[in-house]
Amino acid sequence: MADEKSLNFIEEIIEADLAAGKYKNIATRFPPEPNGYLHLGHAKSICLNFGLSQKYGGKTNLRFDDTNPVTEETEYVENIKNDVRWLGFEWAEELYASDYFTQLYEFAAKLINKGLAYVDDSTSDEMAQQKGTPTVPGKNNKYRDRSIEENLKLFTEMKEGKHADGSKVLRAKIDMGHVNMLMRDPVIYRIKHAHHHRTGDTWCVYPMYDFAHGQSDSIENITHSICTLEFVPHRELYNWCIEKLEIYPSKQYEFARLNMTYTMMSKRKLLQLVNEKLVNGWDDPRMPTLSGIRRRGYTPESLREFCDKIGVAKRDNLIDISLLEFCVRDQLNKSALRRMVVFDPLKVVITNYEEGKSELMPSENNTEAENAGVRQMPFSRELWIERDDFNENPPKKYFRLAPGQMVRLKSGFIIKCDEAIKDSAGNVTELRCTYFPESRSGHDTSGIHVKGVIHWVSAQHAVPAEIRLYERLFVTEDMNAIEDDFKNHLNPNSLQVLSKVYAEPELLNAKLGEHYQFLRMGYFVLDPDSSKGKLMFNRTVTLRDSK
RNA sequence: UGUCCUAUGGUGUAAUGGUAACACAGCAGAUUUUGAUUCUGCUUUUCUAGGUUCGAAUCCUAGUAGGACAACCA
Repeated sequence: MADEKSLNFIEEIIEADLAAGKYKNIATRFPPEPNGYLHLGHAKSICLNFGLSQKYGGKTNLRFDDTNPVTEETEYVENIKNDVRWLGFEWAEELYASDYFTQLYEFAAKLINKGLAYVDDSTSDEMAQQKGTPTVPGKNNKYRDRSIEENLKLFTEMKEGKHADGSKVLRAKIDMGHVNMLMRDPVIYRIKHAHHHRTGDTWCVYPMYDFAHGQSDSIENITHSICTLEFVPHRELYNWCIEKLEIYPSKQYEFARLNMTYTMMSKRKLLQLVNEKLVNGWDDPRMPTLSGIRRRGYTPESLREFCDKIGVAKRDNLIDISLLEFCVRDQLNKSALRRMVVFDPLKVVITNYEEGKSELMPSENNTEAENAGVRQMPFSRELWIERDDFNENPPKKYFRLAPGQMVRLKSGFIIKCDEAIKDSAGNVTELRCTYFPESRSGHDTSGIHVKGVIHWVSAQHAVPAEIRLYERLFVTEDMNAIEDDFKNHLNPNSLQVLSKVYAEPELLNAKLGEHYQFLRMGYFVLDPDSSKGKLMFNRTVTLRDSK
């Protein structure tokens, strides 16, 4: 029963809280801003927040942090919900910071009434000027001394649309000399005459993050509000607001966000890739977005396993992308259906096999999974094999086909290469081989032992398909460390399209969402753009290659 | 020349004052009708200097290094 796995620092806090009787149940939230698509970094946060409430009993809300109407859209909301569900989690309540706009407005008025907020007419430049620097304290300005009555009047006018964007803001009155820059009278409300994706034109003043997030947590009685390290300095302000507003004391905890080698996780830059058409949309299989990675063929199980393996801590990290690949291979190895597809075809003619004859060879769908069964592969005199599986001048440890050398056709027969036919340019165009009838797979009485086993497809039964081979989007290991334009680091070979490969006919029945291992080539999924007449497969990940 | 956070193999994460471990990666070898999988073995670790202690990765002090903070973004 005892879980031997050690706890991460947040679990330790929760267990201590629970042991102290501080809470009966915990409540967390996943708070995306609907201004982009979810990526792997969000997956870490989702698994953490939802995982915690599952483990300790409690709930997790999905709350959209939609306080900035100019960047946020409903399209993003729908995709975010879809991604969270795909990852395997269901939220207790679907909520929006905008649900609380009225309450937040009243909170602001309460602060004014307590003499803890004021309307400032300064321009943003002036405010920046007055704010000082991390080593130089800021200065009070004349607006700071406005009376409560005047502040109330002006704030009401702001709400009523009597003032232009940028002409006034509401600021918390804290301490312009505070060591924490965020405590130097932070802006808590600004004027934006903008259409909001949910509240429409009801509001023209919108709360800032620091005056919405903690309050939303509090309204929802969130016990553990978990965010990333860059919010550490915000915690002081988070607590200040809760204290002065005298509302439910949610607590904020910070963990280090996920960074991965050869991957860029910035939403802003991902948006740029999409807008500048450097990728084919948010769900391009090269993107680290959940929708991209899903289209690539990654499974939610493997992502959850990955998030579990990377752990949760407070130090900056750079996770090797090979760990992600390991997780998906590990899962797909157990579940993916095996199929044979020849990418770079070379014709093989079996000279001692009867012309016009064909027979069905059973082949296992997956030896790693019980009851996966077999499918039938037609075998005939003319086959396609991988051009790479023949070598005219084989090196020492080459186990495949070479003049005079034998190889096993997986689930078929052992063949021997008698002759390589070449065109006038000297390119090998065809192999003449003989087969050993008594070497039939599963009934081999030939006594011949070969080390090499290759995949193949019967030429007359082969089905054409398109294959998309993906590699990492960037060539630079640590994309956070670069100083120049990130576009200089794009991998020019991140997508390679093989427009005509030969697939075994069983693949005519390929279904969306079903995962395949193309023997010796990697894991693949059908692309949603596929049609009956045109099969298209995306490579999820290669097989491990120790050749 | 401020405040805060962090520091354990190549990369991550454990060890909660008592033998530094696990995973990935890498390197060997065995098995294999996928050069996959599986199995076995190996390489490589506590930032530095003091202090507390019988005993320190762990506690204290100082230093060093990395990161965060000066948006009407979140």
